[in-house]
Amino acid sequence: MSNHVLTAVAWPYANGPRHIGHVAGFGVPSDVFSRYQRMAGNKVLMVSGTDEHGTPIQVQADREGVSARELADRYSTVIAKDLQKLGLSYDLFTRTTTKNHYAVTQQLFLGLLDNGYVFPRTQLGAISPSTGRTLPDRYIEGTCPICAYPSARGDQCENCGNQLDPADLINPTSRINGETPKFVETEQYFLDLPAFTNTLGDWLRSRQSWRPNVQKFALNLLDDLKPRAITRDLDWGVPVPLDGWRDRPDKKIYVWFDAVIGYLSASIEWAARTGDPDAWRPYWQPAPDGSAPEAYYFMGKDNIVFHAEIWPAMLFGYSGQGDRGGKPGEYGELERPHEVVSSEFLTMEGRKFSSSRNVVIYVGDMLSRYDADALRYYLAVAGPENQDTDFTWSEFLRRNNDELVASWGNLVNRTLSMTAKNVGSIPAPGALTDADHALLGASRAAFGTVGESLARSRQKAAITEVFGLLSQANKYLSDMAPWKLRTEDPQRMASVLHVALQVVDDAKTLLTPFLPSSSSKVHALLGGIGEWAAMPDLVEVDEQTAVGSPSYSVLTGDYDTGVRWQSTPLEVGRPIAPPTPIFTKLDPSIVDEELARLAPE
RNA sequence: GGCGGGGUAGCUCAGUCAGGCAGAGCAAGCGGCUCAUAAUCGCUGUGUCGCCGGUUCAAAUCCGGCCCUCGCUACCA
Repeated sequence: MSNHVLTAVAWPYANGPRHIGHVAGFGVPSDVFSRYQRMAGNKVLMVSGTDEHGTPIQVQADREGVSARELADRYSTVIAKDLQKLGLSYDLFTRTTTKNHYAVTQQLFLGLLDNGYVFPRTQLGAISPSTGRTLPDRYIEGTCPICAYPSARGDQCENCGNQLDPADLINPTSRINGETPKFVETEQYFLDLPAFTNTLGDWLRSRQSWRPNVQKFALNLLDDLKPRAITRDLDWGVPVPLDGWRDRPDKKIYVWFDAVIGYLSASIEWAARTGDPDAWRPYWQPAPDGSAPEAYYFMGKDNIVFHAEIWPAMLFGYSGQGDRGGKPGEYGELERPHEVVSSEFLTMEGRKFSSSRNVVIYVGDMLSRYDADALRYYLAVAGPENQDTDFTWSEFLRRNNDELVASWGNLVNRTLSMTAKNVGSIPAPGALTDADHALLGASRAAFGTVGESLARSRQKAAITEVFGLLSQANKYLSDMAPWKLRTEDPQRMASVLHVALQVVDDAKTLLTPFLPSSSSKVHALLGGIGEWAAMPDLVEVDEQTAVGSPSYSVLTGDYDTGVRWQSTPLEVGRPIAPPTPIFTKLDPSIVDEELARLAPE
């Protein structure tokens, strides 16, 4: 049985390079999940892209003296290359600045408008007098009217913790350029979230398998839903598709609204590129037989509100299923998230990541010095799956040297070295002992238990279990001591090596979702033919879908190499050459070197 | 203020949903092995399970209260 699984990965914001905290939240977990689902025989569509609109990109572009477009072009490429190096198997990693994305965003806007879930309203907003652009609350600073703290932010005073209205600040100034913001009446469109309180409540309460913190958080928000603006006074964004608004340089769709629509627009773009424009539908709509696709959304915890609350509300509204009813828009009814998999946060040597304070390690920098699988292993085994966790270089060193290299790399190396030296090919086993059966049985059983953990997004438990199997295999080799059998009982040595090689091969399969590159290396060392774990390609696509840009780069690939989540019996007689190490052992001096790159405390 | 996460061995953390002799890895010590990137295997644990109280034959786990800590608090992407 083959199900359709949509892996919807949070869209990295293109105002700079991404750090390892970002990929710990959305990147590695979504890729581990997708690779496992493909191996389990499901049809997977994994989509994302760079999120490129909004004030922060405009502000950063102004600071660098370039256009928003140029800034977005630059960082979109940087981010895509980083994610490629990390081996994330996106079926399509695109951008929000494509003609297709604009069209899909506008279609969602109009569908919600037709069903009565979007309406105009005049509000008091802060505007930069010199540019006429919206000045978001957090870019406004002034004296707190409650506690007189002089550097209160427009949305909240960090001294007394009270939530503020920027219009109440004493002596408000723009943090961008120091000017005094102007508070003006301005008309915006709003999403009528309160009209979804009932629909969302019924839906959220019926979710069975969500992580409890996500479900609880989303349910708590229901008590106080307010209409939320979906347009802004800004010239950088998706045009509002209404007469009188379409061409206005000072009104655009608000970035959060278009960003979440990216999951749908990227699916549609992917389908168009496959040559079957309707290929996205099985991932978003029930099949004729009624079986529904499952959509899994991966993100950091700061994004729960958008994925568990607002995006589902938009999908309900577009499908005509809020308090006001309505009918589905031209795309038809769209499926809501099946699972919202939210990660906690990674900290850096005990501190919050901060690009401006140089408490950061960028993905690109990390991967220029260390293997992708070393980082993937660390994030899988010690990442913020259930709680905030701290990245330290000494822990990275230890995990790499004592676990990845010592347990797994060494098991591969010792087994293959002995085989190459003493046999030269995969030996035929003789009669198997209880110990042989016990290890082979544990290895086969792992496909069930590890697979179950992966299906439930319990990735730390999954990889820990595989390493438990590796430990059993190392113990088996010590107990059997095949090196002693070489002269006294060569047939028994052959059996032991055969069993060990089979377990190495199984472990390679079990580790493929986590460590695709090194599993491919092990596959080759064992004499395997063909591609094992496919990697993403960065390809230039032509301009017909891009806005204002001759061409752009996307990540894509064909990942179904036919590899399945199961133990495959080794082919006796296949030649085995002396192995080369699959991982690099790191020198302890890297800890001090890396710490020296960080800002001092 | 509101909401949520966390507080378990020297360190990093499982275990808490479905109560049943407190666990893993690392570090430290001793021993074995020498195939392997000095890798590996075995043995060694006197832990107020944050604090106080309650329920129970039995509480790290359930209930009430408190302390510490981190995060979120939605016109931030």
